[in-house]
Amino acid sequence: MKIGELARLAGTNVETIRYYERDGLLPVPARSEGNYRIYGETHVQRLSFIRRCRSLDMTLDEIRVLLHFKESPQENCADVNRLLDRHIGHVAQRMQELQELERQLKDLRERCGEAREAAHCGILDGLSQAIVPGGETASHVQGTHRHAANRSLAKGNQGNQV
Amino acid sequence: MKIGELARLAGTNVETIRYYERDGLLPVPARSEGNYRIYGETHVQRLSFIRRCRSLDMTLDEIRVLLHFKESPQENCADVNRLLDRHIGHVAQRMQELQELERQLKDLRERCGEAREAAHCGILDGLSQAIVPGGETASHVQGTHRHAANRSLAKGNQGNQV
DNA sequence: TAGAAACCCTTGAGTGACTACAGAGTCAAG
DNA sequence: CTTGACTCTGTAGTCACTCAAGGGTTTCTA
Repeated sequence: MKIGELARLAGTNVETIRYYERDGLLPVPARSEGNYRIYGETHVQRLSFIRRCRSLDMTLDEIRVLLHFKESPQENCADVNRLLDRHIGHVAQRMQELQELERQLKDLRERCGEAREAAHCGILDGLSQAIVPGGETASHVQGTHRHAANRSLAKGNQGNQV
Repeated sequence: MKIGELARLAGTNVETIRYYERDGLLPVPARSEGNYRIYGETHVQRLSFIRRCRSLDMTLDEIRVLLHFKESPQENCADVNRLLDRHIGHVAQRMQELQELERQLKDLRERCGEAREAAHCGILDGLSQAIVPGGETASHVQGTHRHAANRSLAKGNQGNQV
């Protein structure tokens, strides 16, 4: 199959597949006479695996570790467990941060019930003083904003779910 | 004052200040004879405001809107309210996603209680099948991983808190 | 007063995980 | 034979910074 079909099957888009190839996550495929990439069932498997991991918010480096273990089935999988435990820890930590954030934002929002002149806006006032209380920690856990880049992930999920 | 002192006062680092200047968030400051940037109290205020907003995970574009209202105190602040409401929505949405994520990761983790051969690892098995159930949405809300870039934010917070 | 240390300058590249585009080639259907 | 859908490579852009090289300036200390 060509790249477009692989993309459809795995619920990714085409550029992402080429990106993974460049990045070494997908093996370099054979080419047709017309220089098109030709994929087989193993590629579908591997790409779907990657996408499933990505939908669990793992980094490509984390996924690389998992792929390594898939390829070396005789090795001990303790590292897989460790990786997942760490990842669960990151998610939990980020959730705590977001809870604190939500609290602060709602506090702030209550300072200005309805529209008035900006000069008397409680929100701007609040932001102009040092309100933020809790000391953040954070090492590996990201922010609140996701740009268009990640939208294909959502599409990807729908693609190969039951 | 010079850039280093401003950085200390606002709890940022020097590169970030120059970055904000390039990006138009901070006005171009005067220069000393030796070509050093010279800042005053207004710069401290403005930079602290920006950092406070960033510690609430707002984007620079969102902050630009807020700065505009700070500078036009006679305008109606309804947009400030709207911006904050939207932002609160994003945070709430991301928290829901992370909760779902945590559930899935813990499910997965239970599939492999202790270390064994990767060939029989329940986690790798799980990731190889289509487990992920919920359809993600997400438009503007980011992932679980934060890299070194954001660590200075935490430092920033400590800088100007009570 | 010399020299070292601390600070500052600009420029350019790097981060993660992609997306988007330009400009060209290939292929199947009508 | 042409249209349109698909594919190719390569490059640049996203976000909010960080880091490093290679230089200049200022301040502290001996």
